[in-house]
Amino acid sequence: MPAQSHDINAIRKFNRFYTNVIGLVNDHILHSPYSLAEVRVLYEVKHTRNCTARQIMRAVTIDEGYLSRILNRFVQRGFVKRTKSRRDRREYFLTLTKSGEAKFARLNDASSKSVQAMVKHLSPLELRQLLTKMDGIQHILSKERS
Amino acid sequence: MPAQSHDINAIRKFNRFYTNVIGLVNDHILHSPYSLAEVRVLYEVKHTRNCTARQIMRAVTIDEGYLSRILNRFVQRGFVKRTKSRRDRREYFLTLTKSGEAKFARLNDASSKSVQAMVKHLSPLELRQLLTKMDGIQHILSKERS
DNA sequence: AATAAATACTTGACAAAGTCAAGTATTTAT
DNA sequence: ATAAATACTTGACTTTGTCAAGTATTTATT
Repeated sequence: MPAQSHDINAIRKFNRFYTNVIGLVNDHILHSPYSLAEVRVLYEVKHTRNCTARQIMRAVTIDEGYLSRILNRFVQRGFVKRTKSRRDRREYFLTLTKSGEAKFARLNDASSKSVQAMVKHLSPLELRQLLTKMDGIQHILSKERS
Repeated sequence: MPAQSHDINAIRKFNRFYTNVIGLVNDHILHSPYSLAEVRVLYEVKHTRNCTARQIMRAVTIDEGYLSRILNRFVQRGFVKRTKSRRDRREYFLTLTKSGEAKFARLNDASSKSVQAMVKHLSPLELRQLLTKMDGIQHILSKERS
């Protein structure tokens, strides 16, 4: 169903708008000692069961070698622990150490604060509407492959 | 009005989701010989009246020196023309040359195609709903400073 | 079982992207 | 007239990201 160019333009306008929103929200990370990629990796390690480098690559689009080095740094700094898989000894399971958890928690709080700031002026109704619309967009765009 | 943490989490989830959407849509640019920053600069030169480097910096968050070099490259490749302002001889007005316009048009078409692909499977109703929700989000988040 | 192909990850060499601070020219404020 | 601010440039640098080759191990093929 080919959308009219004016619809496409509206979507592109939203994309530009939301790119800026995300930029503002991510600003605290840019001013932190970690890159966006690093934070996303930490997030995946935290939230993925039996996390391996492969799994992270599936979730985040990132170069294999680059990821390897990011993980090395995290291991060196003591945030992430690698344990060789028994089933397949090419791969490692990745977990957060205690201090990795703490580091993640701090980054996470900062991110939440940042999002909090973005909606703090909204009325309860507006907030509810915002959430509904976000949910709707995810719903519509998720069944992309039909 | 402090939002509940579960609302904040829902927004963050949407942010992650839409970061990926934007990533997919921008993929063609990543595989083009231009960087995202360069394309945004070209966009600003195209759409800003009496465009100067300063104006671009206002629209796009970008380092002054980096921008200067991007503009230099565009001038060298003949996409952008600098004309010294009479009113203030420190600044230059930036315009697209004929070939800059052509280059921009091609990048622009590719971006549209990319967005087109993202919604091509949607029914007319879904598309209409998507646009309404996008518009609503912009509306809600735009009156941020109240 | 032996060989080939595929997979998970690492490493070296490099290129691109982005940052920082100092410098030039010009304009505006004191 | 002098100082401060503004617009832009440049050099030196760091970070970020990419590419391709390499190692170890597992899976598929004959």
